[in-house]
Amino acid sequence: MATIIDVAKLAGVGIGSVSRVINGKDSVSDKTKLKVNKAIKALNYKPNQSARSLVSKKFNTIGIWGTELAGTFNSQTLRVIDHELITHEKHCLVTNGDISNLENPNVAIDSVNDLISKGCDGIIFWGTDITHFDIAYIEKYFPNIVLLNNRIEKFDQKCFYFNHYKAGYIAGQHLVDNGHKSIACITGDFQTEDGRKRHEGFLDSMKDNNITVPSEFIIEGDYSFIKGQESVMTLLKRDLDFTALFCGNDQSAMSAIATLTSNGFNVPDDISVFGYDDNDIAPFTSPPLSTIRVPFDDMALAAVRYLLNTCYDLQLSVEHNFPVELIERKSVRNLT
Amino acid sequence: MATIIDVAKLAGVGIGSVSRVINGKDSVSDKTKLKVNKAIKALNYKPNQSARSLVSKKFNTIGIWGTELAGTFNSQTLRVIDHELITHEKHCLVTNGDISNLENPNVAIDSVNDLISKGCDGIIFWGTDITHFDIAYIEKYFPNIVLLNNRIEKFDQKCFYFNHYKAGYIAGQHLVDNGHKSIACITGDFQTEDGRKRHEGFLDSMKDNNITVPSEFIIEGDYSFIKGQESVMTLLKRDLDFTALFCGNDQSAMSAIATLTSNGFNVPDDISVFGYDDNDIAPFTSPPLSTIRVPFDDMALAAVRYLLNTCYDLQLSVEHNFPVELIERKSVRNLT
DNA sequence: AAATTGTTTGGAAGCGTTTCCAATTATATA
DNA sequence: TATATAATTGGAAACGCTTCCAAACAATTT
Repeated sequence: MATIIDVAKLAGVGIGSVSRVINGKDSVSDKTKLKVNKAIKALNYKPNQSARSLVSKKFNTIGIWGTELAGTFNSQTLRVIDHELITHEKHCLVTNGDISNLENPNVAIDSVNDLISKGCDGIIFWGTDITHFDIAYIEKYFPNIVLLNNRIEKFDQKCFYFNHYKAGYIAGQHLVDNGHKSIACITGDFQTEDGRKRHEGFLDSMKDNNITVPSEFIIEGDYSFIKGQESVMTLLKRDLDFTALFCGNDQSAMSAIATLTSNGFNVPDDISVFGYDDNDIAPFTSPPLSTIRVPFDDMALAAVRYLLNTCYDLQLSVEHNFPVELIERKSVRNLT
Repeated sequence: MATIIDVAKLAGVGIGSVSRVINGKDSVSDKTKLKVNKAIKALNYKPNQSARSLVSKKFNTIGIWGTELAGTFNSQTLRVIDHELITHEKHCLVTNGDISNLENPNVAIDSVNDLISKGCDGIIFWGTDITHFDIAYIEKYFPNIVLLNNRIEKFDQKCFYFNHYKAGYIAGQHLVDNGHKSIACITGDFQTEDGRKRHEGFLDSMKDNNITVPSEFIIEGDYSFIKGQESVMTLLKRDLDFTALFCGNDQSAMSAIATLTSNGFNVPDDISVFGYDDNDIAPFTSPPLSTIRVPFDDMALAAVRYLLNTCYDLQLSVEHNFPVELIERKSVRNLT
């Protein structure tokens, strides 16, 4: 691999000049610029990033720490992030915040430290699996962070999240508006804040409509296909009378539909199903799924841009407000 | 940030000794080891990776170059890769090989070079979007590569792929075995080799059973949900008589089922549907989808391990053989 | 033509490591 | 105890870059 010295020699200039043309700052005469660029091409020279980072303290890399990577439907979002980074000539260092190692209470912090010492200028924390406590701890010595799909009041500016409470409320209201009074739930994961929030919102919409939801109508889910299936079976065994089913995400809604169908229920004629997320599969369930659109990609884009701004002194526009949108398709029957 | 010099001073030893205990090679007395480790803890010292890489020429990082990241169902695979890397204390640098920029014929090479100069010890090429020509070119100056879900005969050892031809054949045979004689297709993307291969295999199974598939029964798909939907509509408009539909992947199979259903056809009573991939959604379509299992995760694991072995002189066991497996669920009706 | 100002240049110093070698210390052998 | 051998140690040199400063050169003013 050619070094800056080789380039300088071939171009017949000093290494300082080569560095200057590479970085495009400070003044260089056109003549030198030409000579240097020619030499760079001739030698197929690529600056060594380690050497660069060593002196500049910049890594041109953004880390992504996320248990959400685990989900099935998030690679599109990763793509959005990566694309924005590439646009600004940055790289993308990914780590699965796998915090399942119960023996080490510091797994989260340790893996973040790993990411930092590997060298990134900022980190996107994706999802709610990291504790507020850990975030606060990390932020002290590494302030260039951003939270995606998570909210910590203290760092509100750095958080890019969705109003899950409101969305849950709207979902519930929609079912009521369509004449449903007896509604079952396969919730999101109550371990996660957004799982709790959307359920709270839903419950409050019921309350405001004077509808009580007995606890046996509610099953705590975990966003997975399989849990959606199991939950429907449980619900069915309980022999409850419900006309609608609100699911914590589209995956569980999808498997709920499949399970309902294979047990002889028609969706939406017998039972309506409402999802959450509006991910890729939603339009293609049978019947197509009515759901809440969560603008993950917009949120991700805003989060990266915010981070890019703080890490590299850019002025990209950053959205902080992500509207709740209800998508009506065919899985909810109008009872009125 | 504390440096190795600070540690050496605090511990009252030379920097060489500190380096030796960090890296755990060469002999160090227990006494020194103790002193150094104490100082490291006291200062919360983390070695600077840039400095390390600069001299050692090792980055402890594996790059992933892949357009397949674009897909909806691949983050699970990414997780597998990342997990294996973390296990061996390596990092994971991701880039979306976005080769859609038609103005620059070298986008692929350029983005790979980016990855290399950023600093990775090896690269996983994920998917078939990179040309054989480009791979051969890159391999010359950067031999630590591995191809996932792609095959180039010249580098067979470095390729971790699936026998799509055989799988296509088996899928076709399965439909025939169930009494189907009139079979339509929504193929994979013929731009990709595996799209072509699985279709070839399918066609050959038809030939071997003396079944002709008229060209109007075949629609070239692109693996997307939406294309599956459109293709079924086209097929339906052509008013063809087919009892089974072979789809290039589970996504298109899923939307095919949904479209068929919403157009009044029962799956599988009226029309059978067969998928390809056996991804997460397959068990939860309505009805559950019969399909070919492609062991993406096993392949990915083998690929990383092979790379780990070559980059870091490890001896991890590496599978090179990935069996074709047919998964029977409920979407194919037995006509016999 | 001389003096002043501004532009461009080369290269030394330093970033934080690893690696090597010579020097020191400890251990074993005679 | 003296000597040979082995284990351990400190620190200089090198990795490839950016940044800085003093020097060289060019342009402008007097």
